[in-house]
Amino acid sequence: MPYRRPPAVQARLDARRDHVLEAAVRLLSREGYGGCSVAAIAAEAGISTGSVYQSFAGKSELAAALFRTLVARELEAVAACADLPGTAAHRVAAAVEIFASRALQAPRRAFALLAEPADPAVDTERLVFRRAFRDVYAAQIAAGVASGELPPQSPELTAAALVGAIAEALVGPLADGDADPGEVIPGLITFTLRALGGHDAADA
Amino acid sequence: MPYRRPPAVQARLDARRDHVLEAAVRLLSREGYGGCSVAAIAAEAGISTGSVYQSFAGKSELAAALFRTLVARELEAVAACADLPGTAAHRVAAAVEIFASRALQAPRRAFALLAEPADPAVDTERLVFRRAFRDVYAAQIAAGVASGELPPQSPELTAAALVGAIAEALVGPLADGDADPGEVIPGLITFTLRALGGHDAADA
DNA sequence: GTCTATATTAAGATAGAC
DNA sequence: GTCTATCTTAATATAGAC
Repeated sequence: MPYRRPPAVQARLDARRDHVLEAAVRLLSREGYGGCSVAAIAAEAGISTGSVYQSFAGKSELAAALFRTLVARELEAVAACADLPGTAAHRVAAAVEIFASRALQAPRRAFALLAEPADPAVDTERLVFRRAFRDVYAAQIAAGVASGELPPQSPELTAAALVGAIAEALVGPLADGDADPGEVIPGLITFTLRALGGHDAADA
Repeated sequence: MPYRRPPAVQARLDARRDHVLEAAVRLLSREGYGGCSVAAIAAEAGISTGSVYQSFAGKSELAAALFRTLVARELEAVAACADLPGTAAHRVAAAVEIFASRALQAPRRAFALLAEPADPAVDTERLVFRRAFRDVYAAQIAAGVASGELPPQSPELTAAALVGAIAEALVGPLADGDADPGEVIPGLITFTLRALGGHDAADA
């Protein structure tokens, strides 16, 4: 039987880890990954650099955990659209709108997560999560194809293409900072509906 | 008047630089960016590590130059589709096909350039070149919109979305290595034509 | 358990011999 | 002009004091 820490001890460890992660989130939101050295995160958390290593094996693990923490929330928000009423196309469009509007509300952070040059460990997480987003979209698309609402297509391919399209369409406005985001979301939704091949694209 | 090296000297420097870059291309095609340490590139080129610094300011510059060298060719191939006859949608579809087929012919290298975790300097070049691809597509789309062939839309947004879609749709098959690429290109072209909003998507 | 101050270390970069 | 061997350095990671 494996050793387990007493619950109170484990809770302390978790709390400290969360504390560090929250500091990292603040730093990422302000300065992107460029500002997320171990020393800077420790300072933001109000602890010493050495203490960071009580919770994380190293800088790469911290950067990856930070990414997973934030992007898992986005994935959850997008996945929740699976339960909405309406057609598959509308559910996908709703997911796109949710994703894009959340990104535009925290542009610096969204750019950091989507595209900022960063530790290769972050790139690796990007690949993992993009695949997870793809799977969420693919399930909806597969349902639409099965019901005859959408034309025959590979759900995985269309879903992957959509994930890339959404990300890249946001990168420009997010990076520029000043681009009027008002037109981005409607444009993205129209793009999405057309790409799915439903016949209601013009209605969006 | 600025100093200029004698032509013969400059030619030698250029030749050595090209020699190093060609070695890096071979290494990248075999092992991706993971295999492209300065020492490994020097060994592949048959020179010492020190000599690499006669041609490149450092590892990041070399990695970035390697990226630019290879991706500039792809950009050129895609841009050449602007001169094809036919509708804007068909020109865009041709560009997508060219890009995807070239990637699938050198999958390891294409994955390295598109998505492999790498030096942040490479990520920076990715952002630059994705914008350049976007501009090439945007010009075609703008022409299609102006002629009435395509419905009103932001050419930059659609073009950026397409660039992301193409890249992400290829990442999966390229990373898996074994996925049947036979269905990828037709699927991508259908996706593209639908997303543009022309009325000939089903004809592709 | 947390801090300070130090050590590591793995590439990358360079200097000097040939 | 090129190589070998050395050195730097910028963090990261750790050890030991409190």
